[in-house]
Amino acid sequence: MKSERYNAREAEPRWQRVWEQREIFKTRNDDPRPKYYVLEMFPYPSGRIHMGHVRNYTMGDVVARYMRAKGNNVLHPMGWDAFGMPAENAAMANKVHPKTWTYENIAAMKSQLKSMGFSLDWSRELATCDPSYYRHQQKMFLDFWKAGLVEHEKRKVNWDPVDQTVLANEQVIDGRGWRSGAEIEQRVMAQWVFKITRYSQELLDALDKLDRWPEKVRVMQRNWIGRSEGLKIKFRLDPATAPLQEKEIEVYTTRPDTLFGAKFIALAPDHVVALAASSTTAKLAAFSAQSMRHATAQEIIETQEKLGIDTGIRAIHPFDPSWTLPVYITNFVVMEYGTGAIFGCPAHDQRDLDFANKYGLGNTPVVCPPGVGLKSFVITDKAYEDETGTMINSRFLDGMTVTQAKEKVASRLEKEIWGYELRLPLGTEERGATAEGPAALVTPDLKDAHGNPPPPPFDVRWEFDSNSYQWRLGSGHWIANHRYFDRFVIGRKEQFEDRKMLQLTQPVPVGQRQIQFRLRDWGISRQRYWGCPIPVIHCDRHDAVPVPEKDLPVELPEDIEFDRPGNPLDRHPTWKNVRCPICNKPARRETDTMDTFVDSSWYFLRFTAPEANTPTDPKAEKYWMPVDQYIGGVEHAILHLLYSRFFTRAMKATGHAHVEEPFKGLFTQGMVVHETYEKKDGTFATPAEVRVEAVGDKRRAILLENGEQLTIGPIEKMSKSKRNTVDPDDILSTYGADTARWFMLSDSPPDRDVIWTEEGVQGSYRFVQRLYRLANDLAGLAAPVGSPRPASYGEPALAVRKCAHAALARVSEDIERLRFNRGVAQIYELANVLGGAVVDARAAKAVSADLAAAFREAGEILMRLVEPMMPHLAEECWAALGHKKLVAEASWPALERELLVEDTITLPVQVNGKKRADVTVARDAAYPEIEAAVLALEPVQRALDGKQPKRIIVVPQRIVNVVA
RNA sequence: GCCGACGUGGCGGAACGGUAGACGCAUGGGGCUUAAAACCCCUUGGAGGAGUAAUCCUCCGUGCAGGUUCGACUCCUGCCGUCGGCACCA
Repeated sequence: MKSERYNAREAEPRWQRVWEQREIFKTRNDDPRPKYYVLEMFPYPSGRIHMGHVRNYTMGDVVARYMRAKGNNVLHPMGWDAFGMPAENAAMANKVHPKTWTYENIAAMKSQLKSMGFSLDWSRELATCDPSYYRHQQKMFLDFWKAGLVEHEKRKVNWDPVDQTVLANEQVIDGRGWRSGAEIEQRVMAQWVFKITRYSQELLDALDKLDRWPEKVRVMQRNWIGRSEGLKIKFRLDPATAPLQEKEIEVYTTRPDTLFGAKFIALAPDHVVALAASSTTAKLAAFSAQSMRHATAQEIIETQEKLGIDTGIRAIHPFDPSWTLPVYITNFVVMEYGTGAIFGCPAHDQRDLDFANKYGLGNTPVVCPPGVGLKSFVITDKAYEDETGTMINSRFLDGMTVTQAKEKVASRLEKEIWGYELRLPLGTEERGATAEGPAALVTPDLKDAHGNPPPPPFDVRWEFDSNSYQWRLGSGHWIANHRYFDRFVIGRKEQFEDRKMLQLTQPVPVGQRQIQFRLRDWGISRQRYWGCPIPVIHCDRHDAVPVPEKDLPVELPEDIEFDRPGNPLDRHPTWKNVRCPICNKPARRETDTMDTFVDSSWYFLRFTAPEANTPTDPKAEKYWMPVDQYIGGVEHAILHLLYSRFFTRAMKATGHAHVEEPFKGLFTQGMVVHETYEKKDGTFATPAEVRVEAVGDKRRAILLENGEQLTIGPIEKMSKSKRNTVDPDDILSTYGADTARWFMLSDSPPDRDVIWTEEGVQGSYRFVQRLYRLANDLAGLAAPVGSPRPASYGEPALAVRKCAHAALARVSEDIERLRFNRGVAQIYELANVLGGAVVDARAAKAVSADLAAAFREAGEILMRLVEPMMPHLAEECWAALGHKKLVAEASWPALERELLVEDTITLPVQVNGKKRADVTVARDAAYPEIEAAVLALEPVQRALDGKQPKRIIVVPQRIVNVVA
């Protein structure tokens, strides 16, 4: 019997070498077994792994090893999300080339990951910064472009002044850059965008089918896509008050039922009509300018003050030509949502009420909750939203429910025809992007002698100025472009010079039902060096031209300087000078690179065939996709996961994938948190510099170097600023990988935060040692490997087997449901029972053949259960039990379910719902038998206190309840 | 403001509507040891009670107030609190 301690530092690398030599984690694409694809979110190569990685990859590894043991062909790859800002920051700070820095980091982290013993197929390793990866991304960009899923447009963008780059809306958090934390400015720039909004509805609908995703993530995505159903309503403007050529304002509302409660029209500062009005009035211009500057600025959102200015324009109510509403330019309506204009109904919207109160615009309630008088009506009343409210003060809507009124207003306004929609004739688009072209409106004053609108077609002049990105109206006025660049002035053909013409096609109703999404298209242009080059050449004659496929990849130049902020690619002396692929005249290469979220939107597809010379290999992709279990942090619930869902759809549309949804199962794990240690001077000490000791029931933290007593602060996410990080390398060298893995899986449910404590780690380490001793003890008592099964088992042997199989059943289920903390508890129980059995057997001084066989079986089950979680220790113990083969290659034990069924069962007995006793009966005992046994129990008699039981409820296999 | 999750011992947490507190950590006590570490055993929700003792009994306990049920940590309604997400979204 061996009694030395398990030496993880020696054993772990030894087993890792064995696994590597035998290539047991290498996965083939032509394996006949069922496939299982488990993936953890790949890391950014920052230089060192952190505890979050350890937790994430441990969970994935448990699943991978379990699934392998269950007979699946498991794909469990690893790669590097290797483009991004930190490499450039390092380049600027340390004069290292981003490539050098990145690949050095990858090498360091790879060796760290290997020392954790993860069962990864390293032969499929990929790095997104490698041309062999990003060339395929460039190819797909071109394919998407061909398919109309990419556009180049001038856009109002979020500009990060520190990183000197554009950010997507998703990357702006509370008005600040997600990485730099700098306050974001609004700029207009040419941007490459992915048309994710094409899939708004589909991305939303498909969420319902993702039943193995956390509800939380689905809700977050639903909100982000932000679908709302409403009505677009056109308000005519009183010509006496409106600027020249502005005839109408279109608003978007989800509450058309409140139309008779309208008191004003509110415009975004950059709305066309607001701009037209501002162009003539200095006061308005000043207000608009100021509001626009603050469009997303922090202080406005925080102060919430609703400001506005009366334009003097009056809008005519769609149901009453004699009723006019004042038109305000405001700071609380944004151009980016709806039509950039709303009608304000103060009685039923808090914002509108604030605004109306401030400017004295009045207030008429139009929805009345049931049984409540008009006077006591408040806007927060729930009846306002649902069927229980009744319309009042609303003419023909009076008495209807809210729902009925919405429908009534929509159907009436839909029938009211006001003009004609105009469509661009095909082929006249300025940049050839869309087939439909923009729509426009005929002004209502174009009528014939009988008051009817004249028949189509009408011709209208329009003109696009690509420098200012504005539209010139036929009248000579300019309007700024925004999403509503479909407004044009209508005139007679002969009034215009020979210019492109618009054609009148369809009558336009006053009201139009509209489904509105909050989701924006995904701007991917970044003014950075360390990213995937966008494969485009700008030619003066041919505009943006795709780089011919034979010229892919467009590789990043390596001779690059980082002495100034901004885009180094743009400053490179030669790289951007190329010839136009069409006319061969000098042209400019696109110097923007792609958002790194593009890189991570398809790496899981590339893993299925990382050597393919097309982005994906159809056969491999079809075999492996979708990912069966994806595991990562909840911080990617929106960005990465939504982009990936879009990208996979776009890849399907362009023939690179056959699935729409990339991730069948998703699991979001919690963070690793640690308490903080604050010094007297307000700085923090890291856990490695601190000794924590228990004094009675209190704990106190001492700084090792000088004995200073520290304040134990709140438990927070491990971060550099709070210095509460624990380096995985330290844990590894002190305790070993298995201890770290085990601790990560114990205690906390995997979706919640886990508190890293020294005591907890030591507890895990003790268990590692205990298991090792137990295995050696069992090895001394158990029958040899492969010995025959005894004909029958005696009582102690049976008890051992029952316990082992019970643990097997529970741990299997817990791993499948990713409830690792429960699985851990089950393994503890099994180890405890086996430990007790070993002690008993020693005391008895003799081990019968059947017990020896049971020990063998239970020991093997125990180690097989431990292997996914602590693979090195399991191998060591497996070998100690006498095995020559690897436990990692052993299949999952077969469960003998009949062992879990008892002949007699012990039922708890309740009297009036309170537990009073236990009763042991035969498993299939009849009710009367059980009832008699229960009533005979002394504690039951006592609890009944002479009363007759009214009823006895027997729940089979569960419980007995006596009701008195 | 809107949406969502959560609330159980000293702590992390268990508990298909069926014995609340599995398992771990931490306490306290004991054993082994010259001693320490390691290891092993026992103890621990609260209050009260019976017994020489092993042990046993009673009551109260899952954020608060109700409800459904033979029976509620679990389901329903309304509050309170904590955390997370979104946010002038019309």
